[in-house]
Amino acid sequence: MGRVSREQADENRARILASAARLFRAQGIDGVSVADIMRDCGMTVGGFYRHFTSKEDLAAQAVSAVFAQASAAWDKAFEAAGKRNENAVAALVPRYLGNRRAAHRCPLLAFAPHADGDETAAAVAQAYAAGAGRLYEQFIGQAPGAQGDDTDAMVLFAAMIGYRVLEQGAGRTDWVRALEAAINQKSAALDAASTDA
Amino acid sequence: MGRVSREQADENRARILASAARLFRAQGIDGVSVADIMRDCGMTVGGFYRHFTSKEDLAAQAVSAVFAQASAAWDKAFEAAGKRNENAVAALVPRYLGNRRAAHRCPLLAFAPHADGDETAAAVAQAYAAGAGRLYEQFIGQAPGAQGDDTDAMVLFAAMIGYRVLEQGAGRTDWVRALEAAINQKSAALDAASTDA
DNA sequence: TGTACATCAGTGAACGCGCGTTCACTGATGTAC
DNA sequence: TGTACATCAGTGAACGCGCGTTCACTGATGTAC
Repeated sequence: MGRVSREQADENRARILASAARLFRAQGIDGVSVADIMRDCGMTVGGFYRHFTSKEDLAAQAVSAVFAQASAAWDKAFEAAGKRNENAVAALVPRYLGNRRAAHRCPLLAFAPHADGDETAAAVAQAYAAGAGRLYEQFIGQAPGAQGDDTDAMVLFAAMIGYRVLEQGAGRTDWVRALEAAINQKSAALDAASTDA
Repeated sequence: MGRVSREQADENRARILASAARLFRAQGIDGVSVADIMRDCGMTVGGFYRHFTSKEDLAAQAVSAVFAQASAAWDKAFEAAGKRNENAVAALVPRYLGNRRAAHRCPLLAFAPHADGDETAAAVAQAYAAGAGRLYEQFIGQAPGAQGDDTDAMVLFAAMIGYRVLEQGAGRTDWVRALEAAINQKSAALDAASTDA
């Protein structure tokens, strides 16, 4: 193959990161091997370590990238809701609950197992904490907040995530569907409360 | 070593299952090897397959066992709350949110990653779905249910689980603590609503 | 601008490791007479 | 009840596999003069 231009190398690095972000998001960090990622880029494993010091190094960067994507998507959804004079939170919740494509899996779910403390994945854990905090602030920042009380929105935020865990593990059975409806109903009620004020 | 009495063999099988349930709960199914479990029982790997056809077989039974433990613990907590004239749900929620011991990790969290559909772990997925449904019914069965509306309790159920995912991934930072307080507050409000009726 | 040489991105095979699983073996248990 | 033999729970080593990582090698790129 021979050496490749610096420009090309930088582009290849970006492609590896993009492939990793996509595959990790859909299948989890432990569900994708370094060889899988390189194959996805049309390359072979050997070159990987010219760009990243380890799989964990790549994982930490990929986690940050996916959180950034999710944050951007939320901002876009909030903005669109604003233009339609809808409450931002009430618009996001049903969208979030109904999103079942693995490629768009929420990073809060996809990376939670790997960010669990006892392993040595300190960089991944840090990226997770930062990304999760960012999403939380975005969400609460859009809450109607009648007299500074965001309790309803906070509970909804946690409920959204819990719902997806249950749906992922138990499938879309009757009670899971009922749960989805209940959370959607609460988010709509939040909207009503804010327009009352 | 030589052969062991049928009684002893049955007891050994139970010990393997108990060790697996304990270790899987704390560290996840993928975080514990068959050798780990057998070592935990003071035995060697070879004998494992006299009792279980595969690790997945054991995992499915262990998942059921842990869900059964959790269900029993919830029932006990509900009963105790009843004796103190407390609302059952309002009593359980703070306990659930505050429980940070890995050995008592909620099976809804511990096994959700492994129950994810696309793998071949059909038996584990089935055990998860059954156990999760049971916990849900128990929880909602204790809801105050003003005029048959369990929406608040349903949202709280999902929020509890979402909270633990976030705490596990992001650690107990400021906003995570605030989230815990918000969910506890809502569960107390549920109590108040029920005593009003 | 042209030439000689060092650099280093990517290749493809190999290494070491831990895993789930298998297997020949042992000898106490259970059974048939 | 006692004896002969088949059964099979548990041992400990081995197997095959996929993984993360390393390494000698190639040859186009970048650099020094």
